[in-house]
Formats: sequence, structure tokens, C-alpha cells
Amino acid sequence: MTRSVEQASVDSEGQQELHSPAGEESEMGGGEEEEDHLHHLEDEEDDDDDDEEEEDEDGENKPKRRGPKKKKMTKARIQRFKVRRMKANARERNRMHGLNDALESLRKVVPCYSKTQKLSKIETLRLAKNYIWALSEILRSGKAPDLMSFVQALCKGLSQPTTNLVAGCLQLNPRTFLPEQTPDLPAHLPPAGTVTYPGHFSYQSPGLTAGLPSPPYGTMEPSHIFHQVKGQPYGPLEPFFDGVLVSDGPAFDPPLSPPLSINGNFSSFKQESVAPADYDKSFSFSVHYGGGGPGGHAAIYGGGGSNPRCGELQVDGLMGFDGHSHHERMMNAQLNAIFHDS
DNA sequence: TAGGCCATCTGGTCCT
DNA sequence: AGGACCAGATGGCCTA
Repeated sequence: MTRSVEQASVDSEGQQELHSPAGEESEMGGGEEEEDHLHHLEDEEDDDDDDEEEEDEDGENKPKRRGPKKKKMTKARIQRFKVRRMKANARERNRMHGLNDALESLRKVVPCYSKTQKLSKIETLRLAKNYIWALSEILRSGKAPDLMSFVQALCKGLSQPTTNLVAGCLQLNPRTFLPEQTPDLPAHLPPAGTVTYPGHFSYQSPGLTAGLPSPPYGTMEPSHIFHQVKGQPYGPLEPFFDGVLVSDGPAFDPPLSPPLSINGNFSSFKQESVAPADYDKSFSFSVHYGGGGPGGHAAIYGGGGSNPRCGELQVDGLMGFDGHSHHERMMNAQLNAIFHDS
């Protein structure tokens, strides 16, 4: 990542001159501004020939430069540079578009999808992580969580707007699971009188808490947000489900991957001799949406494996999930499955 | 107007 | 050599 002084100097000018604002940029990738930038490189050359190995014209008094000889920017080289740059820009655009497409797909399978109010990228990733963890934890324990714990798990680390959005999608009032902040208490402590679970969700988003940076992106472990719980192996990131869903469950955040893979969930599930009724109930926790289009059918996938229950379930007559109403129905179905008889 | 979010350009690094 | 990936920089758009 270190750049030479020469490159940096070119950068400082090039970044200013070469950069074309989003939207303005064309497939030509820079256009006249790039021409201007390259022109000053061109000025170094003596003539217009394509000789790329000419001697540098450093003054005789100047010390000889070490390292590889710096090639001059002839017109041919400039042209190649421009073409290479254009192609690289196009590739990078496509790459980012692919990334955004994948993110959009993720938005649709996360418990909070709205076409009108899209989750930001970072919030989508956080919510997805929480969702995966919560579902994995449900599978692992074989028990259905209470609604508050589930929502708290989903909203952990999310910004206030996203928390509100999730609450809205789940038709909950965020105040019912976000503790009110009292001025007497530090921001990281839950207010007195509130019901606190072990590993209580004490995050208070900037929208409700003055003085905190807004929003706390990229700060999943700040002590000013989560209070340290003694004995929790992972510090301030204790799971909501600790003591609520499973008393001996793994801590929430530290694993970079879900506690168990889907296959692992099901294999261990079987071995844990879950009662058939619970098995069915828990199985519905793990449903994922297939990619059915509008008017098509949605495929609900189980965990796979040899268990016939884990096979693919075809749900005909369901709309594609690109409609908000369908997504809500699917979410309701999921939540019903989770909280039914819990 | 400040801050958040985003798209794009860019050069560096790694890999094939 | 060329492509993929990454992070920094920049500027536009939107909202509180």
C-alpha cells in the first residue's frame, strides 16, 4: 500500500483531475479531464515518437536516480494507459454492481425488507448477521425464544432508524424492547426499574441519547454502549439469549461465523433427541426464501441432509418475495412458527 | 448546513 | 500481463 513519492505526487494531481463525479462519468472513463491529466505527463517527452526507452533528461548535476528507469509517457503509452484504465473502471463498476445485487438479495431474506425504505449496506449486513445467529441459536437450543429476546437479538448493534424499521416490520413498538435512557445513568447502563435480562440489550441509539456519536457504525464493542457483564466470556457482547433462551449458549458476537452451520444444526438437532413436535416447530425457524418470481412459487428450504424433513418444500401459490406484502406474510409465517405456542 | 450513504475512480497488491 | 480485490479519495444526493 505504500506508494512512491513520484506516484503520490501524480496521485495528488491525478486524483483531482482524473476523477469525474458519479453520474457524469462515461464509458470513456474520464474524458477531457483525463486528457488534461495525461497531457502534463506528455509534456515530459521530447517528441511524439513511440520510443519508450529514452534516457531521462535529468540535469547533469542531479544525482542519478536509482531503481528501474521511469518510462516516459509517449502517446502510445498514454493511449494504452487510458484503455487499461477504462477497462479497469468498467470491471470495478460491474464488480460493485454484483456486490450490490447480492446485497439486495440479502435485504430480501432478512426480516426487514421494504422497497421504499431500504436498509443501508452496513445495516443489512448487521441485521443478517443477527438473524443468522438468532436462528442458529434457536436451532441449537431447540427452544423458541420469547419475542422480546428475539427482536433484541435482531436489533443488536443496529441504528435507531433500522431498529424502528425492524420493529415496524414486526409490528412492535421499539420502546418496548429498547430501554428508556435516564439522565442519571451512564449511557451504557440500563435504566433503573427496567426488566433486565442477563446480557441485557443496553444499546441506546443516538436518536434517543444525546451526546453519543451518531450512529455507532463500526463500533460493535464499545464499552460505552454495552456494559461489561462479569463472567461473560466475550465481554460486552454478551448474547441476549444468555439466560433467556439458553443459559449456556455461546456468546453473541465473537464468532465470525454462526455458531453452527445449517447442516450442523440439523445433525446435532437429531442427536439431541428433540421431541417431534418441537422438531417440526423448530424446523420452521430455518426456512429461507427461494427465488420465486412474481406469480411463481416460493421454495422453502430446510437444512438439507438425509432427513426427509429437511428436503425442499414447495409452496405453490405464493407470490414472489419481491413484493413487500409477500415478504410480510412470509415473515409473519416465520414468526408465527417461531412464537406459536412458545 | 452537517452528517450519512452511496457510486465511482484510482492505484496498490496479489494471484493466475 | 491482466484480472480480482481492496482501500482511499471525491463528490452527489438526501435528510434532520
